[in-house]
Amino acid sequence: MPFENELKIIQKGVEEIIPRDELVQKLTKSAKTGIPLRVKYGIDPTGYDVHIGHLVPIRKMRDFQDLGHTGVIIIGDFTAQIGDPTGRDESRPPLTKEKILENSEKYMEQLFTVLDPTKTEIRYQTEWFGQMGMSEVLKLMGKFTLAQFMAHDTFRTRYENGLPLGMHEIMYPILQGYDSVAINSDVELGATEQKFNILTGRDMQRYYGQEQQIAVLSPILMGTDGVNKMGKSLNNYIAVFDSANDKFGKVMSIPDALIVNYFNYATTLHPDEIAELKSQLDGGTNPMLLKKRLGREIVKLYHGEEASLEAQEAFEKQFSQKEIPQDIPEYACAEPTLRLIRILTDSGLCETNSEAKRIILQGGLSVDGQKVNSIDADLEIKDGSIIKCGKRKYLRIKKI
RNA sequence: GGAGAGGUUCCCGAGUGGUCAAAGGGAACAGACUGUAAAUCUGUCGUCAGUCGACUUCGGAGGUUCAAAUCCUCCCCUCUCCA
Repeated sequence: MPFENELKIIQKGVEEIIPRDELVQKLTKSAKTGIPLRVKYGIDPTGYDVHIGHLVPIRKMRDFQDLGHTGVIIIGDFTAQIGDPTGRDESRPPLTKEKILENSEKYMEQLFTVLDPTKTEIRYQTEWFGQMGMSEVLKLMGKFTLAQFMAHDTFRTRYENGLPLGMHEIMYPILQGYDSVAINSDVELGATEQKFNILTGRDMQRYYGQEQQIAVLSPILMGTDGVNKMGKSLNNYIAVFDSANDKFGKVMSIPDALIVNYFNYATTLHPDEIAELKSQLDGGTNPMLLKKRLGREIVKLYHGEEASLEAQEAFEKQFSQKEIPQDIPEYACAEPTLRLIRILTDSGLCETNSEAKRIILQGGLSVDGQKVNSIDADLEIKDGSIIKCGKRKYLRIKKI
């Protein structure tokens, strides 16, 4: 079978390819003509905190790049500039051009931890939507029917549950679909939840007489809680900007059931090796050991091998041997004594006095290993004293 | 444009004049247990204040009342049905 190796790589960790056989045709054509495939992925520059769930399709883009194809990142600056006019509590103010630019740059900085910059093209939606007139917009909208959109689960359930559904939200797939026409996309990457939008791109390309793109859909990465998909709102994510130690610690906190899943989608290990790890797990190996391996693999991708080993070491010292970590924030103070609560809020360890008192009352605070249980205790300022607040917050006192 | 239903603390969601800082669930946080796993148990979960005190909160602005999340007026927003 031709392209057997290519297909194996492309299929790894992918949930669905629509339609599969056309992908082979595309690969064949590309090989014959020497023209790389254009592989599209769109981002929304409303923020810039990228987590490893976002990177699942991005890793796929890298796979394509390694096979000689071109990655095209679409910056959805146009929709971001319009902002979200309705949306009850989600209405966000339109972003300024500067903000969009800043977000995009920070976003790309993180994507380039994975992507090959020499094979990446960055395109802004404004290039094609900025000039578009109303008649063109109407033409685009006229190609779809409301029934088509209501067949889509997210629209339908929101409608049926009486939740607000803005007109512009219905435009979303249309805009995203037209992006594919604008950049002449061969393949569009995304999580499975993007299926509808990506298929809309196929329709759009047909209307414009273009060859249709292939949808390559990645599974949605579960969050560290093991219950919901990884996302910012639930605080169950591992961010690219997290420190090596944080990444390692977050990996260690995932439920065991997620271990294989994470190996598959968040590391670059070979499928055979992952299968071997899985059989170890099934064979009764302590899941903790495999999780440590997982933590190392993930940290390694962003911080290098050495940092991954250090992160593991730091983790073991802090949590297995209950040692105090190396790099903890300092609090400088000139007074001989100071109210403990004040230090906690001043240093930012606690948000409010009430929170600080709560932690003390619940026995979560200690100074140099001595539990403190009085909320109006004063602290004698000694250089190098260590305050531990809750499970993982520390503060080092510095006398000045 | 008409008729109806709504907007409650991070989220969902009870609450129709005082006993409401506001039930219940989720999230979060702390403690116990651990492999910082999951599960479980206990506790906390507006702010300030060392208990019973004060202040701020229930879409917004006013008003009635000794007293309002709860009643009235106007405004903003969402949903449903009719046209």
